[in-house]
Amino acid sequence: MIDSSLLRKTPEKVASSLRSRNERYVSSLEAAIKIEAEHRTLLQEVEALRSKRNALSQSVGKAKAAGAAEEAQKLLEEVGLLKSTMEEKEKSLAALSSPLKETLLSLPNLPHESVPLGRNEEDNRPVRFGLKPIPFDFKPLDHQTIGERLKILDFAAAAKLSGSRFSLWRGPGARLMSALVRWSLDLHRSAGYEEIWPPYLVKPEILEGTGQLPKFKEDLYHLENPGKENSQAAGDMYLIPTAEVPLTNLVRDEILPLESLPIKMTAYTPCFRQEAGSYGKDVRGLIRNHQFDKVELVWITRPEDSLSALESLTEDAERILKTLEIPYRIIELCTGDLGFASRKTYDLEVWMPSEQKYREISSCSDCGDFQARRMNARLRRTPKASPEFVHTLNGSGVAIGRLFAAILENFQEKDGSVAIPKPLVPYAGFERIAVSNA
RNA sequence: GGAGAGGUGGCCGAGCGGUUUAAGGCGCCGGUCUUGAAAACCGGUAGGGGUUCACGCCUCUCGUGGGUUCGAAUCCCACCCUCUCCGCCA
Repeated sequence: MIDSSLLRKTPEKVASSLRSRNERYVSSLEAAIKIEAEHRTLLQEVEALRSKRNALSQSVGKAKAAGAAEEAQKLLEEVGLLKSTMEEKEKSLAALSSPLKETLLSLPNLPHESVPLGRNEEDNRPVRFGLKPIPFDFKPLDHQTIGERLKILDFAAAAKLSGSRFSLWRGPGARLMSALVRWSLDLHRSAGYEEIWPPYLVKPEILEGTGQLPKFKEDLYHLENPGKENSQAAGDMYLIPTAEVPLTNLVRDEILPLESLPIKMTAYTPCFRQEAGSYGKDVRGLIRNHQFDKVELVWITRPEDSLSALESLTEDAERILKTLEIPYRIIELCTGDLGFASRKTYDLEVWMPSEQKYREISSCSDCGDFQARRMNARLRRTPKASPEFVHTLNGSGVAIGRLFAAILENFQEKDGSVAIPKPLVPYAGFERIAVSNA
């Protein structure tokens, strides 16, 4: 959520910042500014009335205690006159507060000033390259073909169980998956991350905290609580689309002492996404599934530290690819391609030999105080200081299914086998997947 | 899922319709005293929002949301959570 005082103080600045993402946000911004002003005026009127009512009511009590029945009666009549205007004003105030909240929640984060301007992904620019792609002396196959030939990937079985855009691993494939997860977590743990094993179903307000709700509901798997007929019952749950959601929300409603920061957390979770609006895109293989596996990195920092933390977090994600010796590059997203909650993002892209192009495998974002404001996550610098919002960051470290695909493609050999990268061998328990041992 | 008990400030705990816009204690912060510390004593100690150059003032928050009332921590309704026992279960 954007700081609503910015809407009042520097509306032009907010407008131009939002415009750098997309023109269409400007009208929501104008609506927000208008509603906020009306809301504030009304709030002042209501509070003045409440103040008067409270004072009179208190006098009623005092008069009664003093035995001045006549006086009390007079005060009662006086305060009674306030009632109808108050109810009316309070009603209008209440009618404004939910549209105000909705509008504020629907505005994306403001890009950081260092983010390059651009309209869409075509304007993203590489910031650095890791290992360069090594040319093959044969025509490299795609990961789906390799995996199915080795009988370690079984998309037909996944489709039988769950339909399209699901995956199933068998034998050494399944073992390699769990090895990737365990190895990644260990690597991050040695970089100072606390490992977390969180729930995969969360309450609606948790998704509002990180920014998936209310705007991106159609991308989430939603479980309505069937047992509760009463509409007041908040039994609905959502499957997490990323571990960013439970990890970041761990500091929800907390006031953290300064010395507890930065908090660095990592978790493996499956991720669930409806992928609404991506029909026809990446339909084959592991690239875009409804359920996929990911190791996530989350930082909670002091406001002044988040930009350098983003560099650090990105390096932590990068270490996965570097250590496995997989070709990759890092790009910085332009303003027009930034995610909703992010103010600055680096994407890690791995080289996919079969496509002769780079594919996103991690996205590392500094969300500034945007999520903290929604979650009410704060820090206190000194015992007497007032709380301030923390900054939150998240990044994949990395997407495990895509990493699996990248390993198959980059380490495939002419005979159809795949060599397991050295660091993974102790975790996987084998050095190579070939047709014979598959 | 069933039965019972309970949710009050950082923590413990009183309050059960009006000098309580939450007593008392602990903790924490500051001060007096002390060579220093402890003890004792004095004072201060929540968050959000509005307003103000500022001091401050106003308002909301006693699990959450509604309701009754001039006035609700206190009464009514619904829900959530925690604990104990039973059932089921990895």
